[in-house]
Amino acid sequence: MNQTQPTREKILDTVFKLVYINGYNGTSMAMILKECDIPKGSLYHYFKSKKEMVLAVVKERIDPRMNEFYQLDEVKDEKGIETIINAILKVSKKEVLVSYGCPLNRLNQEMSPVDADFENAINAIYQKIKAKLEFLLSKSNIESDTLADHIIQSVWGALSLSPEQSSKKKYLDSVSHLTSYLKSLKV
Amino acid sequence: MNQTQPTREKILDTVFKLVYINGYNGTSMAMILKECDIPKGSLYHYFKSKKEMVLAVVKERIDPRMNEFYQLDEVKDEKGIETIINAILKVSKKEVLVSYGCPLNRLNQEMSPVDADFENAINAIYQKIKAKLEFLLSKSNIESDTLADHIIQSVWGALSLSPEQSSKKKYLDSVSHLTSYLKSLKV
DNA sequence: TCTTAACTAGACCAATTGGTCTACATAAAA
DNA sequence: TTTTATGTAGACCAATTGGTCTAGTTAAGA
Repeated sequence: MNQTQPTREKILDTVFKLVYINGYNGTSMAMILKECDIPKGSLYHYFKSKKEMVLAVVKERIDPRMNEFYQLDEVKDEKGIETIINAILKVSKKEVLVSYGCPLNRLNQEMSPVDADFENAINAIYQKIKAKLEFLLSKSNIESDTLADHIIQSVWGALSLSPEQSSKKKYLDSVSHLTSYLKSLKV
Repeated sequence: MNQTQPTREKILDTVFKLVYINGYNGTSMAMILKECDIPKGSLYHYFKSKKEMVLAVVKERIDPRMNEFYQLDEVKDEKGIETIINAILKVSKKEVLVSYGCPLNRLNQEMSPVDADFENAINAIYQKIKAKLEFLLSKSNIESDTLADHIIQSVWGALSLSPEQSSKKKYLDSVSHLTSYLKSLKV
């Protein structure tokens, strides 16, 4: 066939989008099949179950996305806290994220209480982000072992926001308090 | 019959608990019926649909709970920011809350993107909390119109926490940064 | 060319979904 | 006592759920 986008990749993209908006239980296989416009046989050729498929989305879509958003890879000039603040502010540029909250956080809230495999997969990503933040904080000689959690949680909170559909402005308003606090810490 | 607990109340309590843990789509009518140990006819006598039933839970269980948790009623000696800090710290005493995050926030994330009725019902509660916080902040002569959002979001974030099951200690660790920030604001 | 593996196609399935309907019991009001 | 509203009981229903299975198609390797 040699499609513009290989079937498996198309499935992952579609499932990411649908599950991001509708949640795991709110997304049926039928919805996915229809949106992808592929027959059932194809999908089950690539993934043996819904759960395995969404776990693949976590690893192959959400994980890279989180790295990108928090710019965990491209940090070479480690300035510590300035780098963190920069990353927080830059999140607002990625519009997808700001509309329905953090995809990882959403899936975490829905699935972790109820399924250990999801809990583990999500936690692995969380720990990676946390470790990077802690590394950057240490660059600024901040030794708090609870600050990294606080930063992630505040950002996630700012993204989930109030029930009215959130906006970039609201996100920036909210994290401005966080960045103020962070600036006050670098003595 | 004159049961110890009237049927309708029992249903609301059970649905609150099940939806809190499993989410709206993760909770089936069959689960509810089984947990309540009542026949289908009874349940549909009190509520005409699943959605209407869960909306009743929002109004009759989650709403009062939020008032209680954030102590929005019993605030007579308004000390402003001290009252807020106090309320934040006291949340850790209510153990139910700390295990799976804020019930309102959880339902919000799952349903608001997908159903306007839930979005409205949840938003109404959110605004009540926000208004109370703003009132208290004004008592301390803090005029920020974004701080109330930030407080709620940080608390919700601290409650949803990292994917590992959260604990009171972790909650307190995280909000300690928030309370530090708040204290720094009262000049 | 033949064979084998990768992939597409969709009919089919049992179980579960939310919801309806009728029959019956109970208690209060007349 | 009769009537009426309130509530219990669960069989039943169409639609949807996630998933299986077989048949066919395509492309690549021998």
